[in-house]
Amino acid sequence: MKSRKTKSKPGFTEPTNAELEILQVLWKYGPSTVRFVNEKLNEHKPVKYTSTLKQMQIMVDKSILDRDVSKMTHIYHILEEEEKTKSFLLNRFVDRIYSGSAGKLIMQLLGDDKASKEDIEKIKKMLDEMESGTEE
Amino acid sequence: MKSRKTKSKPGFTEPTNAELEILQVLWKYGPSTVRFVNEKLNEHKPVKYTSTLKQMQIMVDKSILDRDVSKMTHIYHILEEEEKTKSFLLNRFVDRIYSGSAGKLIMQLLGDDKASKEDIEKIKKMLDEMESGTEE
DNA sequence: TTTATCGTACGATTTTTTTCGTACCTTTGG
DNA sequence: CCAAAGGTACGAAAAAAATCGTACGATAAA
Repeated sequence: MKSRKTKSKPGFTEPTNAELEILQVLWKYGPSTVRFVNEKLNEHKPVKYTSTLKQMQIMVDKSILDRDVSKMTHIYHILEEEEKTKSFLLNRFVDRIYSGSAGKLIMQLLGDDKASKEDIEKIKKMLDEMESGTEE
Repeated sequence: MKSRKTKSKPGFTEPTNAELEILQVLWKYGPSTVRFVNEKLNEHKPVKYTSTLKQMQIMVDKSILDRDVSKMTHIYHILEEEEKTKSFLLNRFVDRIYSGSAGKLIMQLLGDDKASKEDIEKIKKMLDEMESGTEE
């Protein structure tokens, strides 16, 4: 009868800002200690160590992260697959800002000249493949 | 010596959630009354009229919205150009989630099969045009 | 062993965001 | 004039997020 304190996972929840910042570090560097994450965060803006610690503990509580407690210095890692989370966030964003039209978003992005030449090549290739596959 | 209460516009600020919801309504329907916006919001979730009112007043204060007060029933409209704001939000999103790589984002979007066939055509066309233009 | 260092736990406080109640105008129809 | 309907103003409370201080356990070096 596991009656832990918090809920498990009724699906995804929008991460808060602070959470997102931590996720970014973990996405980039993989499983890390609180100290490491805190240092990375501080490259951008000052945050006290205990704030980061607390935040990450909360995330464990929310089942966003898990951690290895076997050694004294805990190592935290993300539970959900990176692509899955990003995909979730992306879809949410498209819905909210572009009324669900991925096309519009892409056009804007291209218009803003945010894609490199290689990006463009890769995208074109992908589009071609898709068209032959998604025939009707 | 204009000593109004709030700051004018030091650039953009990330709209809060509630603000974004209101912006969505205004983007979709154009300048509106509080009542109208409130009704739209309530199609999705219950919010009291005064909450919406207050929120919109705050947004005026923050210079996100402005309003026509000439008649008794005020009409609110967005101050910043839609494309500008969306572009800002989009770039922020790309930075945060895709480490600034628009290409990765687009690939994900296409992979998720979120773009319609027409979208794809338009995008391809755009890419072609870009390539001829960005000759280097 | 003693002290300094590095870590976690966690309650509490602070800040930010959101929601609402209450007071009070205006307009309209009896 | 009076009441009902529909508006705005705005302080304050509630909820959500973020920040920190303090207590304390383990480790390492002197």
